[in-house]
Amino acid sequence: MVIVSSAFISKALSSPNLKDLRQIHALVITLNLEHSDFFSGKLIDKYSNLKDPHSSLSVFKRASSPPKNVYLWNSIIRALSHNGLSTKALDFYKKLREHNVSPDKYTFPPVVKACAGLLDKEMGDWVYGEIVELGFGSDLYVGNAVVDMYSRMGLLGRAREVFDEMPVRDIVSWNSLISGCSYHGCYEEAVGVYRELRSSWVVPDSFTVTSVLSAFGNLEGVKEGEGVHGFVVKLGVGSVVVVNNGLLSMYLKLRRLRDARRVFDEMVVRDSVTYNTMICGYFNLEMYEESVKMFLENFDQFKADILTVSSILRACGHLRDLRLAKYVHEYMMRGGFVVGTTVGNILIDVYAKCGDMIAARDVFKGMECKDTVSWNSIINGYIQSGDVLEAMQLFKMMMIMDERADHITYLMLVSVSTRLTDLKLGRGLHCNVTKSGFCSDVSVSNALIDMSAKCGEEGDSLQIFNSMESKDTVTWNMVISACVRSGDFATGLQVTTQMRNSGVVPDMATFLVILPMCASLAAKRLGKEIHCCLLRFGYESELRIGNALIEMYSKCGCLKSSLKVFEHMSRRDVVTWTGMIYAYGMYGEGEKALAAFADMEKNGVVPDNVVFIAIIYACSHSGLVEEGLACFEKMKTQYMIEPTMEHYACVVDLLSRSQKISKAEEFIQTMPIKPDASIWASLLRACRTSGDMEIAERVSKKIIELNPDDPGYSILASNTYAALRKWDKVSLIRKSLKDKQIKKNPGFSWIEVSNRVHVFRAGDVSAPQSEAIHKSLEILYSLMAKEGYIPDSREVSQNLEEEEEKRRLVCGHSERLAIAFGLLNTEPGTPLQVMKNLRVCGDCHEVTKLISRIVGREILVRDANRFHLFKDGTCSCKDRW
DNA sequence: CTAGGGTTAG
Repeated sequence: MVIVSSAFISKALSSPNLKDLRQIHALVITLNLEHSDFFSGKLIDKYSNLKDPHSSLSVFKRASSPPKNVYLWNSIIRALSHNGLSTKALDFYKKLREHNVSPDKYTFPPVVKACAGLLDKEMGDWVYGEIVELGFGSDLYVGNAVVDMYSRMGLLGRAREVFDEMPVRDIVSWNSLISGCSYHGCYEEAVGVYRELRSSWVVPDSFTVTSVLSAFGNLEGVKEGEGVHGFVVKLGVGSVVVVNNGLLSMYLKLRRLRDARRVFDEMVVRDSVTYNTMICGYFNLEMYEESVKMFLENFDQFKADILTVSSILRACGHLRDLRLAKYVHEYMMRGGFVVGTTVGNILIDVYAKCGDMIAARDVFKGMECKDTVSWNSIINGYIQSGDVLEAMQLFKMMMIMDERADHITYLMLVSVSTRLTDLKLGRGLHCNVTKSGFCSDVSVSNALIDMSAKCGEEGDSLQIFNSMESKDTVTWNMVISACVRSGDFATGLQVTTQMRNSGVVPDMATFLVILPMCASLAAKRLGKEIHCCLLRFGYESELRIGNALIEMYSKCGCLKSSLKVFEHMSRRDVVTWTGMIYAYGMYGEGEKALAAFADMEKNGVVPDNVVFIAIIYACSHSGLVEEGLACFEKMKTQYMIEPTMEHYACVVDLLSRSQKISKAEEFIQTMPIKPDASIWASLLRACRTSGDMEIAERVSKKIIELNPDDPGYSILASNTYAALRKWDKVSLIRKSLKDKQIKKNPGFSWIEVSNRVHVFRAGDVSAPQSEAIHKSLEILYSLMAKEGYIPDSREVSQNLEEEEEKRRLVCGHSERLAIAFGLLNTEPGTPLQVMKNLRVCGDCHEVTKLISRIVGREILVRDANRFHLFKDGTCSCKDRW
């Protein structure tokens, strides 16, 4: 009876489904066969194959206990390991050892696999030690399992060692090694092992091919991938789905769309990986329409999973296709798709991108497990849709709910405070960042540097910069830009030098920060060096770099270099032309500026409001009144550009400079917007030059009434009253400036002599070679006096008792010191180039003209407004400045 | 009686 039943059960066990298996199991129990190691072992195996490891476990527990038969132990360990219960499998291995059962060579592969599944390196090493100790180290199957384990753990060297020590290897050994390399991104190594394999006696199989294809997909230069495609056919694995999926993936990664499409079309059997590979592949190539099309044409052919859905939804985000997003969302819900955290986060982002914040909020509310990304996505959604208040509200909620903010949260919020120039908010965030330890994140610190700078707190920027342990290119760019923004060029230069010495690789932004700094400083030498640097880094053909170079060279006094850069540019936009036109303007080359403007129009470049400022400015500095006015008209009527305050100021300047004072005044009266201090100041300067003190006084009164923020305008008015000797008014203005705690921008000049910049302040006696400078100036004054020069003290603003004292102050204007220093320290005849942060005063202008004749030198002076080239007693500005 | 390896994704 028992013998008949055993035979029957043995046969019945050959191919059962789960229902049949349970019946057989019941039969085994009723026949009292459950203590038979043979039947128990069979049942454990069968349950395991049907992915029911818990039933396997209960069979094991009811079997003879403690089991002595290693076969039973092997079965249960295998059942657990194969079904992903790695920890349990390892526990059973330990129990086996405790019961003093001797493992055999069949015990180890599942145990090793369990270690691999847990990526537990220590346990892996321990098990491998046991294997070697018990003498199973040379077994092929055990060895393969170990190679695979180390491969999966990314310990590729260790895997290779074990591989090399194996006395026998087969294709599985090779495949384990190759797939390990591929999986861990060591594509060259994967291909290397593949080549070794090809030159051995072992024949590759479909597993080999699939593993190595994924490596070829990531190696653009290597053409062997194509060979593999042919080889696939030769091996006879051309119809294996997984192999074709590998080919598809490779071709898509290499952007070989036609090949991918051909493989796809010729596939007889496809699986969901096939469709996902196509959908994700198109998505990664930013071919969102194709990705979506692939899904819509085949969504009934396979079961969409998280990969499908995340690609398609993100494609909807890029395409701003709200309808499709909602459709896919619905399709997911209908199909019983569980919206987990990741997919929920994608949905929030997609709805936000498509502008449906209500839908985004609904998804957010409905999510059971929110993570930081969920909060970031919804906050970012509100920021992008312009609802900063709601975004901040959510951030507060996040803090209250003790939800962890990450570096991206802070990055987003800091950029909001930057955009709003909200220093209070920014500083609050800075505190949070410091408290939560994110100040070690470079990008967050960079954002804080930028925020402080744009809120006008250069000091904060520098402090953050100095406290940073690691800095990247953006950090340096930001801090230099902070210095430039606040006018602290000295620190800007220092940081630039540090950056160049630090070995950080500059990017385009670096040059776009440093070049304007060189322009402001007229640091010709540094500018040229930077030009060389950017050639070395290959940025010379960039449009914005070209534009910056034009500006840098023109402001450094090298108009010719500007022109050279301009001529070499392959593409030119409005900014390029504006740069050239402005450059010509600064040098008093109004005709050339007009020609450039016409050229620009001929080249089909549409002018914007800025280029009109440049051209009117150019006309203004060359006395081309009619032409300038014509440009102004053209802007309004032909190009329909509404003039701004700056345009009106330019026109007033244009008229005033040419002494058409009444016309200028008339023009101001017809302005459709209320003229500000800059407009009146232009007129006032003209009155001062022409000596029209009646209008000057009237205009000064207007300026004072406007109470301008810029102290320069008030000082101009004050100087007018000083010239009229109305000292009460002067002291009144001075007092109001003092009350507002505004200090006059101190004037200074600088000159570059033998590669060093020397700075001079008005009346500065501590300057280098001060005595020699004063002595040589005295000599020059006496020579000038012989030519009939009388110092003009109108520019002096203080009510000083002694006329002599006034003269001393005039003599002390910083540009004269710089010029004298230049004369003393260069060979006779060398041209001088002096920079000044304010405008040159009338008396200094006169003096410089005379000096240029007396010493026979060209003196180029760049003031806040333009260039003056002094030569043989005349100036290129033709006294219009 | 029993064992080992592959493709999509960030």
